Amino acid sequence: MIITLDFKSETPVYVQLRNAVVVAIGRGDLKDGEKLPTIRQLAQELGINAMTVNKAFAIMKKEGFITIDRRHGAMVTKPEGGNTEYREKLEQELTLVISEASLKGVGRKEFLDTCSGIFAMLAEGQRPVAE
Amino acid sequence: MIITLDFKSETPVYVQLRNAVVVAIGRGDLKDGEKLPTIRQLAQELGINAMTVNKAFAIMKKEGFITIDRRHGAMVTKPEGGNTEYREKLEQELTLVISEASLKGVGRKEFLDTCSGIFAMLAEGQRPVAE
DNA sequence: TTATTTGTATTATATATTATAATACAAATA
DNA sequence: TATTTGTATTATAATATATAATACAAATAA
Repeated sequence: MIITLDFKSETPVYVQLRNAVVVAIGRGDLKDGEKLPTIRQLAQELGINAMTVNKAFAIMKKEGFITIDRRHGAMVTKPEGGNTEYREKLEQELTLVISEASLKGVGRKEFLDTCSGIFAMLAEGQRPVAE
Repeated sequence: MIITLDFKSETPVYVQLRNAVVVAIGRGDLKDGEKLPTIRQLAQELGINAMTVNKAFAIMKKEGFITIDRRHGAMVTKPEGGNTEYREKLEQELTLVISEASLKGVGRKEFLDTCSGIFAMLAEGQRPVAE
């Protein structure tokens, strides 16, 4: 698991870590069912405190991206579908992003094409195990 | 200018204010060239400290969404186009949002339709002054 | 002119967030 | 039994956030 942290960033380390793992799952670098390193291992690899890793893991657990049990550690999981609460949050977030974008001169077409490109990029890593 | 702040939110007040103004511009509730309230006025309206408003204004000024001079106060402005730096930031942000979305069961089509809908919603408020 | 208002800056203070450190514990594993 | 796991607690330090009280030059309004 290759995760790079920017300690000069204003984004908290535990958020950076959470985001990196979510994108890694999205990209297929981490497959469904795959085990994550232990909290202490990951903390050592990244050179950060175990409690910081724990915080990121606790969030992802709550969000449904991973499951944790004491026997098998953390494991990538598909979140439950039909999440209205999430969809509302997504619409709010997109309203902000799209407002910024259109003011910055990124029009509808360019924006949608960019999104399509990202979906295509992510889909490449999501093919079954046969590669 | 109707802006509601959530003091229980974990999003800092100055970020909430900045986001609200950006969306208001995006929605056309604030038109290009329109004057914003003074920092002290807005602070009083919202029941927050003037320095907090100042921080939000300073950020938007830096981002190019508003211009400020001592004579006319703050004024909505169209940012300069051709911003490669912004476009890179946008792609990164969208990669995270789309990773989350697809893991939460929001597929390409639903996502793009949602974006299209938001663009359409924003465009309604962007017609010239003739209404 | 004078008085007021503007954005901006500074200093101080209080609180919250972030990150680390040092432990501790029950559950599970080897 | 000894070790490792996730989890929890406490303490500490640094940073971020928000408010408060001023101050100042530039511009405006009287």
